[in-house]
Amino acid sequence: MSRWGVAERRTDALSKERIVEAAIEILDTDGEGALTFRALAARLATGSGAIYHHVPDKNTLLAAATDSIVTRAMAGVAGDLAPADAIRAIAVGLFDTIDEHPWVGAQLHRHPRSALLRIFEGIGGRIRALGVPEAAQFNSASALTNYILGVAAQNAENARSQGAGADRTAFLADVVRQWTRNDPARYPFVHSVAAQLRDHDDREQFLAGIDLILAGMDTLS
Amino acid sequence: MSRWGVAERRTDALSKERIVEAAIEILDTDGEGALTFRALAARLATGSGAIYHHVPDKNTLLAAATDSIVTRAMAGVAGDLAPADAIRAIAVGLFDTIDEHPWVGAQLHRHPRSALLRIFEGIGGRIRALGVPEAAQFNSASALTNYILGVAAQNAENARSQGAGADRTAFLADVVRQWTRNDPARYPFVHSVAAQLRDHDDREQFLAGIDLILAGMDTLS
DNA sequence: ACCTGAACACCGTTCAAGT
DNA sequence: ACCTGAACACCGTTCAAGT
Repeated sequence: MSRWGVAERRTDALSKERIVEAAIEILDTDGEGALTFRALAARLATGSGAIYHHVPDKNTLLAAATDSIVTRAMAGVAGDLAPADAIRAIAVGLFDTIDEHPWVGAQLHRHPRSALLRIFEGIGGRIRALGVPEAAQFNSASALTNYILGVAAQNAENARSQGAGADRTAFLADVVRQWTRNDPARYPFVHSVAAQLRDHDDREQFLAGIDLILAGMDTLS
Repeated sequence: MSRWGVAERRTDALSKERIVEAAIEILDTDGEGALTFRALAARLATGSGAIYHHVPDKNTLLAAATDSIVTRAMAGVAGDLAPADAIRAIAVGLFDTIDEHPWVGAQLHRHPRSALLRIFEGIGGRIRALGVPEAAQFNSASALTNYILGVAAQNAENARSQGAGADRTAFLADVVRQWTRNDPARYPFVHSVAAQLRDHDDREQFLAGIDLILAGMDTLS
Protein backbone atom coordinates (compact mmCIF):
# COMPACT_ATOMS: atom_id res chain seq x y z
CA MET A 1 0.00 0.00 0.00
CA SER A 2 1.54 3.32 -1.10
CA ARG A 3 0.32 6.90 -1.22
CA TRP A 4 -0.88 6.17 -4.76
CA GLY A 5 -3.40 3.66 -3.44
CA VAL A 6 -3.78 -0.08 -4.04
CA ALA A 7 -2.73 -0.21 -7.67
CA GLU A 8 0.96 0.56 -7.55
CA ARG A 9 3.11 -2.50 -7.43
CA ARG A 10 6.29 -3.46 -9.19
CA THR A 11 5.00 -5.24 -12.27
CA ASP A 12 8.00 -7.53 -12.21
CA ALA A 13 7.50 -8.64 -8.59
CA LEU A 14 7.77 -12.36 -7.99
CA SER A 15 4.50 -14.28 -7.80
CA LYS A 16 3.34 -17.87 -8.17
CA GLU A 17 1.91 -17.01 -11.60
CA ARG A 18 5.18 -15.55 -12.90
CA ILE A 19 7.14 -18.49 -11.53
CA VAL A 20 4.81 -21.04 -13.15
CA GLU A 21 4.97 -19.11 -16.42
CA ALA A 22 8.77 -19.06 -16.39
CA ALA A 23 8.84 -22.76 -15.54
CA ILE A 24 6.60 -23.54 -18.53
CA GLU A 25 8.92 -21.56 -20.80
CA ILE A 26 11.95 -23.50 -19.61
CA LEU A 27 10.14 -26.84 -19.92
CA ASP A 28 8.95 -26.01 -23.44
CA THR A 29 12.23 -24.74 -24.80
CA ASP A 30 14.81 -26.89 -22.99
CA GLY A 31 12.94 -29.91 -21.63
CA GLU A 32 12.30 -31.42 -18.24
CA GLY A 33 15.95 -31.85 -17.37
CA ALA A 34 16.57 -28.11 -17.69
CA LEU A 35 14.08 -27.07 -15.02
CA THR A 36 16.17 -26.41 -11.93
CA PHE A 37 15.60 -23.82 -9.23
CA ARG A 38 18.91 -22.25 -10.18
CA ALA A 39 17.90 -21.90 -13.85
CA LEU A 40 14.50 -20.62 -12.80
CA ALA A 41 16.05 -18.07 -10.46
CA ALA A 42 18.42 -16.89 -13.19
CA ARG A 43 15.54 -16.41 -15.65
CA LEU A 44 13.57 -14.50 -13.03
CA ALA A 45 16.65 -12.51 -12.02
CA THR A 46 16.36 -13.51 -8.37
CA GLY A 47 17.94 -15.85 -5.86
CA SER A 48 17.03 -19.54 -5.85
CA GLY A 49 15.70 -19.31 -2.30
CA ALA A 50 13.21 -16.58 -3.22
CA ILE A 51 11.09 -19.06 -5.16
CA TYR A 52 10.28 -20.92 -1.95
CA HIS A 53 8.35 -17.90 -0.72
CA HIS A 54 5.75 -18.57 -3.41
CA VAL A 55 5.97 -22.29 -4.16
CA PRO A 56 6.49 -25.00 -1.51
CA ASP A 57 8.62 -27.34 -3.64
CA LYS A 58 9.43 -28.56 -7.14
CA ASN A 59 6.68 -31.16 -7.32
CA THR A 60 4.05 -28.56 -6.56
CA LEU A 61 5.54 -26.30 -9.19
CA LEU A 62 5.37 -29.05 -11.82
CA ALA A 63 1.80 -29.86 -10.83
CA ALA A 64 0.82 -26.19 -11.14
CA ALA A 65 2.46 -25.94 -14.57
CA THR A 66 0.68 -29.10 -15.74
CA ASP A 67 -2.62 -27.89 -14.37
CA SER A 68 -2.25 -24.59 -16.16
CA ILE A 69 -1.67 -26.26 -19.54
CA VAL A 70 -4.44 -28.84 -19.12
CA THR A 71 -6.97 -26.20 -18.05
CA ARG A 72 -6.18 -24.19 -21.16
CA ALA A 73 -6.59 -27.32 -23.34
CA MET A 74 -9.95 -28.27 -21.83
CA ALA A 75 -11.27 -24.72 -22.14
CA GLY A 76 -10.76 -24.86 -25.89
CA VAL A 77 -13.44 -27.53 -26.39
CA ALA A 78 -16.60 -26.08 -27.95
CA GLY A 79 -19.69 -26.44 -25.77
CA ASP A 80 -22.22 -27.22 -28.49
CA LEU A 81 -20.81 -30.53 -29.74
CA ALA A 82 -22.65 -33.83 -29.66
CA PRO A 83 -21.40 -35.97 -26.74
CA ALA A 84 -19.30 -38.39 -28.80
CA ASP A 85 -17.76 -35.52 -30.75
CA ALA A 86 -17.08 -33.65 -27.52
CA ILE A 87 -15.18 -36.68 -26.21
CA ARG A 88 -13.17 -36.80 -29.43
CA ALA A 89 -12.50 -33.07 -29.15
CA ILE A 90 -11.29 -33.37 -25.55
CA ALA A 91 -9.09 -36.31 -26.46
CA VAL A 92 -7.60 -34.69 -29.55
CA GLY A 93 -7.17 -31.41 -27.71
CA LEU A 94 -5.13 -33.17 -25.06
CA PHE A 95 -3.20 -35.07 -27.70
CA ASP A 96 -2.22 -31.87 -29.50
CA THR A 97 -1.39 -30.14 -26.22
CA ILE A 98 0.95 -32.93 -25.18
CA ASP A 99 2.44 -32.88 -28.64
CA GLU A 100 3.28 -29.24 -28.04
CA HIS A 101 4.33 -29.68 -24.40
CA PRO A 102 5.71 -33.22 -24.10
CA TRP A 103 6.63 -32.80 -20.44
CA VAL A 104 2.88 -32.57 -19.65
CA GLY A 105 2.47 -36.16 -20.79
CA ALA A 106 5.18 -37.36 -18.47
CA GLN A 107 3.81 -35.28 -15.62
CA LEU A 108 0.18 -36.26 -15.97
CA HIS A 109 0.36 -39.46 -13.93
CA ARG A 110 2.10 -37.95 -11.01
CA HIS A 111 0.68 -35.54 -8.46
CA PRO A 112 -1.71 -33.39 -10.43
CA ARG A 113 -4.91 -34.97 -9.23
CA SER A 114 -6.64 -31.76 -10.24
CA ALA A 115 -5.62 -31.94 -13.90
CA LEU A 116 -6.70 -35.56 -14.05
CA LEU A 117 -9.98 -34.80 -12.35
CA ARG A 118 -10.71 -32.09 -14.88
CA ILE A 119 -10.25 -34.56 -17.73
CA PHE A 120 -12.29 -37.21 -15.94
CA GLU A 121 -15.15 -34.77 -15.37
CA GLY A 122 -15.13 -33.52 -18.95
CA ILE A 123 -15.31 -37.05 -20.33
CA GLY A 124 -17.70 -38.39 -17.70
CA GLY A 125 -20.27 -35.70 -18.36
CA ARG A 126 -20.42 -36.56 -22.07
CA ILE A 127 -20.61 -40.28 -21.32
CA ARG A 128 -23.71 -39.66 -19.26
CA ALA A 129 -25.13 -37.49 -22.07
CA LEU A 130 -24.37 -40.34 -24.45
CA GLY A 131 -26.88 -42.53 -22.64
CA VAL A 132 -24.43 -45.11 -21.31
CA PRO A 133 -26.18 -47.11 -18.56
CA GLU A 134 -25.61 -45.68 -15.09
CA ALA A 135 -23.76 -48.77 -13.86
CA ALA A 136 -21.22 -48.57 -16.71
CA GLN A 137 -20.53 -44.83 -16.63
CA PHE A 138 -17.77 -44.95 -14.03
CA ASN A 139 -15.88 -47.76 -15.74
CA SER A 140 -16.29 -46.15 -19.17
CA ALA A 141 -14.96 -42.77 -18.07
CA SER A 142 -12.12 -44.52 -16.31
CA ALA A 143 -11.23 -46.53 -19.42
CA LEU A 144 -11.15 -43.48 -21.69
CA THR A 145 -9.11 -41.45 -19.20
CA ASN A 146 -6.60 -44.26 -18.74
CA TYR A 147 -6.27 -44.73 -22.48
CA ILE A 148 -5.59 -41.03 -23.00
CA LEU A 149 -3.06 -41.15 -20.19
CA GLY A 150 -1.28 -44.11 -21.74
CA VAL A 151 -0.96 -42.40 -25.12
CA ALA A 152 0.14 -39.20 -23.42
CA ALA A 153 2.96 -40.99 -21.67
CA GLN A 154 4.01 -42.78 -24.83
CA ASN A 155 4.04 -39.59 -26.86
CA ALA A 156 6.01 -37.75 -24.22
CA GLU A 157 8.63 -40.49 -24.30
CA ASN A 158 8.81 -40.44 -28.10
CA ALA A 159 9.27 -36.68 -28.12
CA ARG A 160 11.96 -36.99 -25.45
CA SER A 161 13.94 -39.66 -27.27
CA GLN A 162 13.56 -37.90 -30.61
CA GLY A 163 14.91 -34.59 -29.39
CA ALA A 164 13.65 -31.21 -30.55
CA GLY A 165 14.30 -30.74 -34.26
CA ALA A 166 14.50 -34.39 -35.23
CA ASP A 167 13.48 -35.78 -38.58
CA ARG A 168 10.34 -37.83 -38.06
CA THR A 169 10.88 -40.05 -41.09
CA ALA A 170 14.37 -40.91 -39.93
CA PHE A 171 13.07 -41.57 -36.43
CA LEU A 172 10.39 -43.96 -37.65
CA ALA A 173 12.83 -45.72 -39.94
CA ASP A 174 15.02 -46.25 -36.89
CA VAL A 175 12.16 -47.69 -34.84
CA VAL A 176 11.29 -50.02 -37.72
CA ARG A 177 14.92 -51.13 -37.77
CA GLN A 178 14.77 -51.85 -34.02
CA TRP A 179 11.52 -53.75 -34.43
CA THR A 180 12.72 -55.92 -37.27
CA ARG A 181 16.01 -56.63 -35.56
CA ASN A 182 14.19 -58.99 -33.22
CA ASP A 183 13.78 -62.64 -34.08
CA PRO A 184 10.84 -62.93 -36.56
CA ALA A 185 9.90 -66.32 -35.11
CA ARG A 186 9.43 -64.85 -31.65
CA TYR A 187 7.97 -61.53 -32.85
CA PRO A 188 5.78 -62.39 -35.84
CA PHE A 189 3.16 -59.73 -35.16
CA VAL A 190 5.73 -56.97 -34.69
CA HIS A 191 7.29 -57.91 -38.01
CA SER A 192 3.97 -57.99 -39.81
CA VAL A 193 3.01 -54.46 -38.75
CA ALA A 194 6.48 -52.92 -39.02
CA ALA A 195 5.70 -51.69 -42.52
CA GLN A 196 2.50 -49.98 -41.34
CA LEU A 197 4.49 -48.29 -38.59
CA ARG A 198 6.57 -46.39 -41.12
CA ASP A 199 3.73 -44.36 -42.53
CA HIS A 200 1.15 -44.39 -39.77
CA ASP A 201 -0.05 -41.17 -38.18
CA ASP A 202 0.08 -40.99 -34.38
CA ARG A 203 -2.89 -38.69 -34.15
CA GLU A 204 -5.08 -40.88 -36.39
CA GLN A 205 -4.08 -43.98 -34.49
CA PHE A 206 -4.92 -42.26 -31.23
CA LEU A 207 -8.36 -41.33 -32.51
CA ALA A 208 -8.92 -44.88 -33.79
CA GLY A 209 -8.41 -46.07 -30.20
CA ILE A 210 -10.93 -43.55 -28.90
CA ASP A 211 -13.43 -44.75 -31.50
CA LEU A 212 -12.80 -48.35 -30.50
CA ILE A 213 -13.71 -47.58 -26.89
CA LEU A 214 -16.72 -45.52 -27.99
CA ALA A 215 -17.87 -48.45 -30.14
CA GLY A 216 -17.50 -50.74 -27.14
CA MET A 217 -19.57 -48.38 -25.00
CA ASP A 218 -22.20 -48.38 -27.69
CA THR A 219 -22.72 -52.13 -27.28
CA LEU A 220 -23.68 -51.60 -23.62
CA SER A 221 -26.91 -49.70 -24.22
CA MET B 1 41.07 -69.77 -15.89
CA SER B 2 42.67 -71.75 -13.04
CA ARG B 3 44.34 -75.12 -12.81
CA TRP B 4 40.90 -76.57 -11.96
CA GLY B 5 39.63 -75.69 -15.43
CA VAL B 6 36.80 -73.41 -16.57
CA ALA B 7 34.30 -74.03 -13.78
CA GLU B 8 35.86 -72.38 -10.75
CA ARG B 9 34.58 -68.90 -10.08
CA ARG B 10 33.61 -67.05 -6.94
CA THR B 11 29.85 -67.56 -6.74
CA ASP B 12 29.43 -64.12 -5.18
CA ALA B 13 31.28 -62.29 -7.96
CA LEU B 14 29.57 -59.19 -9.30
CA SER B 15 27.54 -59.64 -12.49
CA LYS B 16 24.79 -57.83 -14.32
CA GLU B 17 22.30 -60.44 -13.11
CA ARG B 18 23.23 -60.03 -9.44
CA ILE B 19 23.10 -56.23 -9.75
CA VAL B 20 19.67 -56.29 -11.40
CA GLU B 21 18.43 -58.72 -8.75
CA ALA B 22 19.66 -56.51 -5.92
CA ALA B 23 18.13 -53.44 -7.59
CA ILE B 24 14.75 -55.20 -7.79
CA GLU B 25 14.96 -56.05 -4.08
CA ILE B 26 15.64 -52.43 -3.17
CA LEU B 27 12.88 -51.15 -5.46
CA ASP B 28 10.37 -53.65 -4.03
CA THR B 29 11.13 -53.08 -0.37
CA ASP B 30 12.03 -49.39 -0.22
CA GLY B 31 10.66 -47.82 -3.41
CA GLU B 32 12.10 -45.96 -6.36
CA GLY B 33 13.62 -43.19 -4.29
CA ALA B 34 15.78 -45.66 -2.39
CA LEU B 35 17.61 -47.00 -5.43
CA THR B 36 20.95 -45.21 -5.46
CA PHE B 37 24.31 -46.56 -6.57
CA ARG B 38 25.57 -46.06 -3.03
CA ALA B 39 22.73 -48.15 -1.54
CA LEU B 40 23.20 -50.76 -4.26
CA ALA B 41 26.94 -50.93 -3.60
CA ALA B 42 26.34 -51.31 0.14
CA ARG B 43 23.91 -54.19 -0.41
CA LEU B 44 26.36 -55.89 -2.76
CA ALA B 45 29.24 -55.18 -0.40
CA THR B 46 31.28 -53.39 -3.05
CA GLY B 47 32.25 -49.90 -4.12
CA SER B 48 29.82 -47.72 -6.03
CA GLY B 49 32.15 -47.49 -8.99
CA ALA B 50 32.31 -51.27 -9.40
CA ILE B 51 28.74 -51.36 -10.69
CA TYR B 52 29.78 -49.39 -13.77
CA HIS B 53 31.87 -52.33 -14.91
CA HIS B 54 28.65 -54.29 -15.51
CA VAL B 55 25.97 -51.68 -16.16
CA PRO B 56 26.49 -48.49 -18.20
CA ASP B 57 24.20 -46.23 -16.18
CA LYS B 58 21.13 -46.02 -13.95
CA ASN B 59 18.59 -45.79 -16.77
CA THR B 60 19.88 -49.00 -18.30
CA LEU B 61 19.73 -50.67 -14.90
CA LEU B 62 16.10 -49.63 -14.42
CA ALA B 63 15.24 -50.81 -17.94
CA ALA B 64 16.87 -54.19 -17.26
CA ALA B 65 14.98 -54.56 -13.97
CA THR B 66 11.69 -53.68 -15.67
CA ASP B 67 12.39 -56.07 -18.52
CA SER B 68 13.13 -58.87 -16.10
CA ILE B 69 9.81 -58.43 -14.26
CA VAL B 70 7.73 -58.04 -17.43
CA THR B 71 9.28 -61.11 -19.05
CA ARG B 72 8.40 -63.15 -15.99
CA ALA B 73 4.82 -61.83 -16.08
CA MET B 74 4.32 -62.61 -19.77
CA ALA B 75 5.78 -66.10 -19.39
CA GLY B 76 3.07 -66.96 -16.88
CA VAL B 77 0.27 -66.75 -19.46
CA ALA B 78 -1.03 -70.18 -20.43
CA GLY B 79 -0.60 -71.04 -24.11
CA ASP B 80 -3.86 -72.87 -24.69
CA LEU B 81 -6.31 -70.04 -24.01
CA ALA B 82 -8.78 -68.67 -26.53
CA PRO B 83 -7.47 -65.39 -28.01
CA ALA B 84 -9.77 -63.06 -26.06
CA ASP B 85 -9.04 -64.91 -22.83
CA ALA B 86 -5.33 -64.80 -23.56
CA ILE B 87 -5.54 -61.02 -23.95
CA ARG B 88 -7.37 -60.81 -20.62
CA ALA B 89 -4.75 -63.06 -19.03
CA ILE B 90 -1.87 -60.93 -20.32
CA ALA B 91 -3.60 -57.76 -19.14
CA VAL B 92 -4.47 -59.10 -15.69
CA GLY B 93 -1.03 -60.64 -15.34
CA LEU B 94 0.54 -57.26 -15.95
CA PHE B 95 -1.94 -55.61 -13.61
CA ASP B 96 -1.06 -57.97 -10.78
CA THR B 97 2.65 -57.67 -11.49
CA ILE B 98 2.50 -53.89 -11.28
CA ASP B 99 0.42 -54.18 -8.14
CA GLU B 100 3.29 -56.17 -6.66
CA HIS B 101 6.06 -53.99 -8.15
CA PRO B 102 4.61 -50.47 -8.46
CA TRP B 103 7.88 -49.03 -9.77
CA VAL B 104 7.43 -51.15 -12.94
CA GLY B 105 4.32 -49.14 -13.78
CA ALA B 106 6.18 -45.88 -13.50
CA GLN B 107 9.10 -47.24 -15.48
CA LEU B 108 7.12 -48.78 -18.29
CA HIS B 109 6.79 -45.61 -20.38
CA ARG B 110 10.40 -44.73 -20.29
CA HIS B 111 13.26 -46.51 -22.02
CA PRO B 112 12.32 -50.18 -21.96
CA ARG B 113 11.32 -50.51 -25.56
CA SER B 114 11.91 -54.24 -25.20
CA ALA B 115 9.40 -54.71 -22.37
CA LEU B 116 6.81 -52.75 -24.30
CA LEU B 117 7.50 -54.67 -27.47
CA ARG B 118 6.99 -57.95 -25.65
CA ILE B 119 3.55 -56.80 -24.48
CA PHE B 120 2.69 -55.49 -27.93
CA GLU B 121 3.66 -58.77 -29.57
CA GLY B 122 1.73 -60.85 -27.04
CA ILE B 123 -1.43 -58.84 -27.56
CA GLY B 124 -1.03 -58.38 -31.32
CA GLY B 125 -0.72 -62.12 -31.93
CA ARG B 126 -4.04 -62.80 -30.19
CA ILE B 127 -5.73 -59.93 -32.01
CA ARG B 128 -4.83 -61.54 -35.29
CA ALA B 129 -6.08 -64.90 -34.01
CA LEU B 130 -9.28 -63.16 -33.01
CA GLY B 131 -10.02 -62.41 -36.66
CA VAL B 132 -9.79 -58.64 -36.46
CA PRO B 133 -9.47 -57.29 -40.04
CA GLU B 134 -5.88 -56.83 -41.15
CA ALA B 135 -6.20 -53.06 -41.50
CA ALA B 136 -7.41 -52.68 -37.91
CA GLN B 137 -4.91 -54.99 -36.19
CA PHE B 138 -2.19 -52.41 -35.69
CA ASN B 139 -4.52 -49.78 -34.22
CA SER B 140 -6.25 -52.35 -32.00
CA ALA B 141 -3.02 -53.69 -30.52
CA SER B 142 -1.86 -50.14 -30.01
CA ALA B 143 -5.09 -49.18 -28.22
CA LEU B 144 -4.92 -52.11 -25.83
CA THR B 145 -1.25 -51.57 -25.07
CA ASN B 146 -1.77 -47.87 -24.42
CA TYR B 147 -4.73 -48.58 -22.15
CA ILE B 148 -2.72 -51.07 -20.12
CA LEU B 149 0.09 -48.54 -19.92
CA GLY B 150 -2.24 -45.84 -18.67
CA VAL B 151 -3.63 -48.03 -15.91
CA ALA B 152 -0.15 -49.17 -15.00
CA ALA B 153 0.98 -45.60 -14.51
CA GLN B 154 -2.09 -44.71 -12.52
CA ASN B 155 -1.70 -47.71 -10.24
CA ALA B 156 1.95 -47.02 -9.68
CA GLU B 157 1.10 -43.50 -8.62
CA ASN B 158 -1.65 -44.68 -6.27
CA ALA B 159 0.71 -47.17 -4.65
CA ARG B 160 3.34 -44.47 -4.30
CA SER B 161 1.03 -41.93 -2.69
CA GLN B 162 -0.52 -44.57 -0.43
CA GLY B 163 2.77 -45.79 0.98
CA ALA B 164 3.47 -49.41 1.83
CA GLY B 165 1.24 -50.60 4.67
CA ALA B 166 -1.60 -48.14 4.14
CA ASP B 167 -5.23 -48.87 4.85
CA ARG B 168 -7.03 -49.04 1.52
CA THR B 169 -10.43 -48.11 2.94
CA ALA B 170 -8.98 -45.02 4.59
CA PHE B 171 -7.17 -44.13 1.36
CA LEU B 172 -10.32 -44.37 -0.72
CA ALA B 173 -12.30 -42.39 1.83
CA ASP B 174 -9.67 -39.70 1.52
CA VAL B 175 -9.88 -39.65 -2.28
CA VAL B 176 -13.67 -39.41 -2.03
CA ARG B 177 -13.22 -36.47 0.33
CA GLN B 178 -10.92 -34.78 -2.19
CA TRP B 179 -13.35 -35.44 -5.03
CA THR B 180 -16.38 -34.09 -3.21
CA ARG B 181 -14.48 -31.06 -1.97
CA ASN B 182 -14.71 -29.60 -5.49
CA ASP B 183 -17.63 -27.44 -6.52
CA PRO B 184 -20.55 -29.80 -7.36
CA ALA B 185 -21.79 -27.37 -10.02
CA ARG B 186 -18.48 -27.60 -11.88
CA TYR B 187 -17.87 -31.27 -11.17
CA PRO B 188 -21.29 -32.96 -11.37
CA PHE B 189 -20.02 -36.24 -12.80
CA VAL B 190 -17.25 -36.58 -10.24
CA HIS B 191 -19.78 -36.07 -7.48
CA SER B 192 -22.22 -38.58 -8.94
CA VAL B 193 -19.64 -41.38 -9.07
CA ALA B 194 -17.85 -40.56 -5.82
CA ALA B 195 -19.98 -43.09 -3.96
CA GLN B 196 -19.09 -45.84 -6.46
CA LEU B 197 -15.44 -45.00 -5.99
CA ARG B 198 -15.53 -46.00 -2.35
CA ASP B 199 -16.28 -49.66 -2.98
CA HIS B 200 -15.04 -50.23 -6.51
CA ASP B 201 -12.34 -52.77 -7.25
CA ASP B 202 -9.37 -51.56 -9.29
CA ARG B 203 -8.79 -54.94 -10.86
CA GLU B 204 -12.42 -55.36 -11.93
CA GLN B 205 -12.52 -51.85 -13.32
CA PHE B 206 -9.34 -52.53 -15.26
CA LEU B 207 -10.84 -55.68 -16.77
CA ALA B 208 -14.05 -53.82 -17.63
CA GLY B 209 -11.93 -51.44 -19.71
CA ILE B 210 -10.27 -54.34 -21.51
CA ASP B 211 -13.69 -55.82 -22.26
CA LEU B 212 -14.86 -52.46 -23.57
CA ILE B 213 -12.02 -52.35 -26.09
CA LEU B 214 -12.57 -56.02 -27.00
CA ALA B 215 -16.26 -55.26 -27.59
CA GLY B 216 -15.27 -52.35 -29.80
CA MET B 217 -12.93 -54.60 -31.81
CA ASP B 218 -15.77 -57.06 -32.22
CA THR B 219 -17.82 -54.46 -34.09
CA LEU B 220 -15.09 -54.21 -36.74
CA SER B 221 -15.42 -57.72 -38.15
C1' DA C 1 7.54 -9.46 4.17
C1' DC C 2 10.43 -10.55 0.81
C1' DC C 3 14.81 -11.50 -1.08
C1' DT C 4 19.84 -13.08 -1.28
C1' DG C 5 23.17 -16.55 -1.96
C1' DA C 6 26.18 -19.45 0.71
C1' DA C 7 25.77 -23.87 2.87
C1' DC C 8 23.96 -28.61 3.57
C1' DA C 9 22.92 -33.13 2.41
C1' DC C 10 22.36 -35.48 -1.05
C1' DC C 11 22.74 -37.44 -6.18
C1' DG C 12 25.04 -40.02 -10.72
C1' DT C 13 29.27 -40.61 -12.64
C1' DT C 14 34.41 -40.60 -13.23
C1' DC C 15 38.96 -41.95 -12.38
C1' DA C 16 43.56 -42.55 -10.17
C1' DA C 17 45.10 -46.00 -7.44
C1' DG C 18 45.15 -50.52 -5.86
C1' DT C 19 44.76 -56.13 -6.37
C1' DA D 1 40.27 -57.39 -15.45
C1' DC D 2 38.01 -55.97 -11.75
C1' DC D 3 37.40 -53.31 -7.73
C1' DT D 4 37.87 -49.24 -4.40
C1' DG D 5 36.38 -44.96 -2.70
C1' DA D 6 37.58 -40.16 -2.99
C1' DA D 7 36.47 -36.44 -6.04
C1' DC D 8 33.62 -33.80 -9.38
C1' DA D 9 29.75 -31.49 -10.97
C1' DC D 10 25.62 -31.24 -10.17
C1' DC D 11 20.78 -31.30 -7.57
C1' DG D 12 16.59 -29.57 -4.10
C1' DT D 13 16.14 -27.26 -0.03
C1' DT D 14 17.35 -24.45 4.13
C1' DC D 15 18.58 -20.48 6.56
C1' DA D 16 21.29 -16.58 8.53
C1' DA D 17 21.76 -12.20 6.95
C1' DG D 18 20.24 -8.35 4.56
C1' DT D 19 16.43 -4.65 2.68
